[in-house]
Amino acid sequence: MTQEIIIILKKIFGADAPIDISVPDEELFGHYSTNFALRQGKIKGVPPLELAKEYAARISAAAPAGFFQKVEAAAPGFINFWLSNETIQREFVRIARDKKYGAGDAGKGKTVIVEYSDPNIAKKMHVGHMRTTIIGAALANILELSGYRVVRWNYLGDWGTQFGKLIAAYKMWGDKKSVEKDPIETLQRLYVRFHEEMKADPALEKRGQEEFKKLEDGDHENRRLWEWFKKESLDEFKRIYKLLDVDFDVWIGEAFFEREMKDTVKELMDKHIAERSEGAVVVKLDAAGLPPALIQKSDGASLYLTRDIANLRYRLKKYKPAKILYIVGNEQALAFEQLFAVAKLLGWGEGVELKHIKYGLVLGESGKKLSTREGTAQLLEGVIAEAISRAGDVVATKNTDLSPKEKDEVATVVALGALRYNDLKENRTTDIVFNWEKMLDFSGDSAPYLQYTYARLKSILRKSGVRKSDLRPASVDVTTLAHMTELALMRKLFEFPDIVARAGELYSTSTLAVYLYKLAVAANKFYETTPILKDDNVARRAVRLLLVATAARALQKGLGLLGIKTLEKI
RNA sequence: GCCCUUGUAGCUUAAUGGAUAAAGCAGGACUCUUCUAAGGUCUUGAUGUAGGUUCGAUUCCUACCGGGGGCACCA
Repeated sequence: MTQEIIIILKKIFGADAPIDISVPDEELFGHYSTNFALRQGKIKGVPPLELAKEYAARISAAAPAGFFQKVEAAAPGFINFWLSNETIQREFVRIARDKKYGAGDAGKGKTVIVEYSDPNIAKKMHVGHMRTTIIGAALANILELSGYRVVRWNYLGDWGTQFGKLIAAYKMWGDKKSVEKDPIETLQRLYVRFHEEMKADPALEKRGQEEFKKLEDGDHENRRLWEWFKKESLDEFKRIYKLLDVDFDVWIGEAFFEREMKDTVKELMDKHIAERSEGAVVVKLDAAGLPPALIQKSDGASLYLTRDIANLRYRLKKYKPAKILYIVGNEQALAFEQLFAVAKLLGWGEGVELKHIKYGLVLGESGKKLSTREGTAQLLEGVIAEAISRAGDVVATKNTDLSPKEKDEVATVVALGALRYNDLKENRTTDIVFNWEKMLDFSGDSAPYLQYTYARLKSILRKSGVRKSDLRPASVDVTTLAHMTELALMRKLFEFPDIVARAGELYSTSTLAVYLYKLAVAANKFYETTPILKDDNVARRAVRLLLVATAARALQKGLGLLGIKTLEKI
């Protein structure tokens, strides 16, 4: 709808006129509004309010007959638009019919690689991993609906010194049986023990580095252990991803680029981008205002950044992406600045948008960073289990009509939805302090509220006995559109495609989540104020049923983008 | 010290440089013979400090104060 208004205005003020349309919170300021006159007034040196009045009159005269109900100028120089009932009806019919409702074409013909989740092999996933996984999955969905070809990439932490330490620890204290019994738990315990003992015996650190160097040099024993640890870990991760309903197109981790390490370093040396320093190889980034980036250790072993450089080359060549998004915590901001600076020195990926989508950390209840080593991190599996258990308690008191099996399903869907929404509705960059009460709040601005709204709408449709195919837009009759809440809900539905587009542009899940909440509020107000099944005006009842169906569809689609499921009954 | 990030109501958070700063929770008062009360209605209450840019600043810039994270052989 904003596009239609922009087209009308450009016809009047010229194709190049810089016109933005916003949707005011209050209907007092119009259904739509523009600050065009405010800006033009400044350029032309004319009082903006006078200009706004003149423009409003011109728009009223030139707009298609009956499109606007009224166009008004308002201080200090806004032009506010109210749509006519006919226009609202026409647009509502269009949306109700639109099979691609919500879709955009911003990414048409473009590929975007979204890297997210990135767990470390042999370590339990904790609540910190939930942010990257959930945010990444949602952004990938949003960009896909915006027309992009999306490559979902899980860049596993399956290489590096940590594996040297793990192998060293296993050789000293490990045994096959306990690893097979509970792989990650056992491996992680070995890793933690290694760090504990390292405090007393600093020589252990060197031992770990040596084992990694051996691994990197192709030692058979170490290679075998590494492959085994990786397989066991992946099996466990996939179980959690299934629970979270998250999937990936590419599972290539750091180890994949292991063979390219030497060539990568050589290329950087040959091009005089990298140099030797204290026995190691570094890239000096003074020109970019960054500290030097280490790409090879003095023992010749590679580093995280080296693998990321090789990975970038691989991605650019194989996918020719328009963008690569790295959904990684804010704590790694420097590493990405360095990676992008090195890419620039190499002249790679010109015109490709490389973006670190940073997010705030999940802090412990103490307000400090979580640590696997220190054992302060809440494990992801435990959090999910607890959430489902608490949701189960609530379901038992709320809805007694459900069968035990349905109750379990509701508890799972509600719990996972609450965890997701709690994260996605907020600004990405803010740190989150882990808090059970907040995370599992099932009332107010929460996923269960949205899911509940959806279930109520679907319940009406079920009870109406009307089949989906009977909900024909042709039955809409403008003269019946009397109720404020009804019109407000229709206009709210108009925003959905614009919101999806903006969420994609800003990489902002909260833009979408906040919209969905407002949509649900509008739907609930409509529900409370407007009888539908009891309405004996047949035409009006048909319109309202179609509105219920369309609102439900928008909620389901929007929540689906965020990875939140809906149920017919809750 | 430098870099990233953050500071809005008692608490947790919204707000492409716009109009009267928007919600949830908690507190108080109502509301189930209309379709699911996980709902709806009413109500108390806020932009860290000091400057600057602007017709207009929660938003941009500078300084300061406070929180979190990072800064060469970890990822």
